[in-house]
Amino acid sequence: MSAVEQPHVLVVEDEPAQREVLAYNLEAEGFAVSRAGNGEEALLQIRENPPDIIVLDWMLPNVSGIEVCRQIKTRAETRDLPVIMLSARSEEVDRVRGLETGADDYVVKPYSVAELMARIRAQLRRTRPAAIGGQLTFEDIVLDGETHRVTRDGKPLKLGPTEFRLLSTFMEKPGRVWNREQLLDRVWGRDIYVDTRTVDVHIGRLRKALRQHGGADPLRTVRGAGYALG
Amino acid sequence: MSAVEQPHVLVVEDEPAQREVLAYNLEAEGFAVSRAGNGEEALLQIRENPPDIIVLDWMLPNVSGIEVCRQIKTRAETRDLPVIMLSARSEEVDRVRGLETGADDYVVKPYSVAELMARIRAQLRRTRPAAIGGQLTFEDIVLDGETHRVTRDGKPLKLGPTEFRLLSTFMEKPGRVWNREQLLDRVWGRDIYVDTRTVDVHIGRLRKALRQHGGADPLRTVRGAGYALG
DNA sequence: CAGCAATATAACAGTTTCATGACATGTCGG
DNA sequence: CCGACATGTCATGAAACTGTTATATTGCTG
Repeated sequence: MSAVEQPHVLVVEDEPAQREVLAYNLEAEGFAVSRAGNGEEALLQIRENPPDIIVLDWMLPNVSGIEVCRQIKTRAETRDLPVIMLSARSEEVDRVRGLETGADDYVVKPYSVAELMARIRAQLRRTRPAAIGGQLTFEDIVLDGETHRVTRDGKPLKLGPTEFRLLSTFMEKPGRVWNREQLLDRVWGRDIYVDTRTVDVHIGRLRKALRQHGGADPLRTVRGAGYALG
Repeated sequence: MSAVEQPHVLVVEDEPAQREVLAYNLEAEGFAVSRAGNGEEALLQIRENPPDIIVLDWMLPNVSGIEVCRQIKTRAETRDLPVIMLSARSEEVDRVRGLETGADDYVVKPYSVAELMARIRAQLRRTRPAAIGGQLTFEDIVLDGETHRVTRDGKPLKLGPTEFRLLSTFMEKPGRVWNREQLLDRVWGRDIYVDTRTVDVHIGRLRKALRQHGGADPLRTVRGAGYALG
């Protein structure tokens, strides 16, 4: 991670298990993480030690996430603080949208870690561009997280959303072997039921996409273990 | 067939809620988790299906955590099993007593999951580096658990899943002699019936793979006992 | 050195794992 | 409502891997 200084994320989530999983993932990505288990705590922390971005669960005891968000966006000194809302169901997203709380982005549970990460980066890119490297590079492949574009040897590649997330996962740690479970968690999202063999199919599609202008297959199949880039 | 890929953690905690939160978090991190609600169950599981590490609550009904730990550390065959003790008390006296029973680390409740995770990794890094994606080195052989790559004298070696696991086992304790039963347990997994002679065959295959670019055979046959690396 | 037991190796057949194309379903914008 | 695109599952065939057996070799004992 090429952060000059670690971006600081505040995670507001009342369910300890989910909070910790999220915090752990963020820490693993090189973020500095603070935690809050409820709205009051969140508002207090924002005043005492303002983060660079907030990931806010919609459902919170007492002061709801919506209310927290509203307060953040009302105060002049915190108005620029990016807020990403987490919501449990897709129907609720519409309600949240309707309420116009001013959140900068919404992520629906179950979300893929990769997706949330990408959105956090997208927000930070807006406010702290220096802290985030917008592009990932591996050999002649360049992936731009902001524009969602991938090029190989300068030529643009056409790939679907799933293939894009797959590739970004691989490109974050070139060489690392991911097993199918890990890829499902990361690319598809936790708590989603899909056959693990489906991963194979998408790997195949990604391979095809990467070869569309010629060039060798950069993906490596590790029999009995999973897949890796390079 | 059970993938012996993920490190296996045994959680011993009598309070179901706490046990599940912990197990959930561990599973989210990619560990394979077994659970035990009391000391007897824990000891039984350790015998039947030994984990790579144990997270052990101090306070347990009947057989206390201390006693479980003492028994683990008394037996020769489980002495190397890392134990992390969880305790509600924070007095120094307890810490000392906990470590006296032979626990490898000690975490005081309430603990942060991230911290516990870090300590688990630290223990595994010590005892089973390859299991958490570390690198192992022996002479000119390098095995990387993260990329699943093995090189000798810089040149990549091609080996199948079983040979890979076999080699990581040897490389975790260079010089140690493993008999065929132990190798079967560790590389093939319990509850799998294969002829012990099969080990010989795979040792042969591993030897061939290690010699594929020339170089001496680093494996040592100990007649009547088993095999060792170096 | 002969005889014996343990180990090494080669060959083989069965099984598992993976790659790929086809297809039904679902989604989204027009 | 249609059509293009995306997605998950399945069927099939190929390739890699595995366990066993049979046979050769080795090392030890006396």
